[in-house]
Amino acid sequence: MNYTCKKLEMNFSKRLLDWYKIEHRDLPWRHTNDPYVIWLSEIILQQTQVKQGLPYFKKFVSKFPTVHDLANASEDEVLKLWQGLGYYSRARNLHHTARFVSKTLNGEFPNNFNELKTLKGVGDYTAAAIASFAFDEPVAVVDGNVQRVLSRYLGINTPINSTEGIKEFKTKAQKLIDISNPSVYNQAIMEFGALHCRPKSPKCMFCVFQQDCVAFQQGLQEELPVKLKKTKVKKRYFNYLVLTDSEENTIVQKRSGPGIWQGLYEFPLIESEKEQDEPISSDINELTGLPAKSIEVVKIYNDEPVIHLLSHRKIMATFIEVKINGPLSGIKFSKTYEIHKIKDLSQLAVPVLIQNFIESEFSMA
DNA sequence: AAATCGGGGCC
DNA sequence: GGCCCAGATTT
Repeated sequence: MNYTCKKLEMNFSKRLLDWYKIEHRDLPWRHTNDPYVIWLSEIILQQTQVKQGLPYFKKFVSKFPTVHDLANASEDEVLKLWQGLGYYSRARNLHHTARFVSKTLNGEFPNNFNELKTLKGVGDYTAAAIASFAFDEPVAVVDGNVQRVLSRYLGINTPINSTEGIKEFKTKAQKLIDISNPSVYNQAIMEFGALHCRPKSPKCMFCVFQQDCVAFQQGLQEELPVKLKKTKVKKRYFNYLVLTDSEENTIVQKRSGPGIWQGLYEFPLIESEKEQDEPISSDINELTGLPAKSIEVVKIYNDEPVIHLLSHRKIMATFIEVKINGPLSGIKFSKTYEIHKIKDLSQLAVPVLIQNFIESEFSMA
């Protein structure tokens, strides 16, 4: 390493930390060294903006103050509290890891990057975050913010989501980290990416890095970082059967993997290749195991399909009311359905698509 | 290397 | 409509 390079690094860190001291947000997970709380915050914040994750963080810390509290909860409880945040494998892994740390490690989190990475749901980024924030290990975090800052500052146009780019940005990030204060440095570079060197209209006019930033000097800040296109969104058609009986019961099923919403509940589902006007009663019969005689009325709640957008799916959903003669309780179903009071559906963890339906149809006084 | 996995916010 | 977000895991 030559002298010029070293001087530049120190310059980078000093300017970054000076900016951070003035501009940083006051966020609750920055007031602790507890690896449990830091781990919890980092899982919640994966692919999630601070504004969206903050209320979930508060709920979880309040309900599960220690890793043992989280470990002693059921997976259904954890999923219910996670409901609406998305990427539900995070919640399942969170619960799994809590039990592992609580029972196998006696509540002691691993205290270094390599061992942290062995935990389920903890990858390179999260291991670096916990290791630096909780244990002052000088390992650089590399998230979307860091990649954006470095691609602009250093003028790197390697796609950030390519194999080569992922490796390159890790190397550059590790070279720039301030090993005398890895915790604050890591917080600072992410905060700088989130607030100042933001994706759209970065605040280059007031930037402490104007002199050194390759992107700014060449007017490329809007072109960087480069990212490979994502895969096309596919359509899926979900037809939900909302059974109602004489006792205000209905039946639901827990989704099992692989696929979306694993572990969450939904109504009996008929998925079709295309839009389907009306499911045939034989479908209903087959799905529920109920004799055709006991099905009284079939009606569609929504005229037009409800469109539910995911990052990689476009779901067109219809909800079909199926009135059953007599009580559902006591009927033996062909699949593993659970009977619940309609008013108790709010106790279950469900996808936002289902939650919206329940609220619009069943929550009226 | 590419696909999967959510939902909200912003333009 | 497209892109982004304190990414990890599976195929």
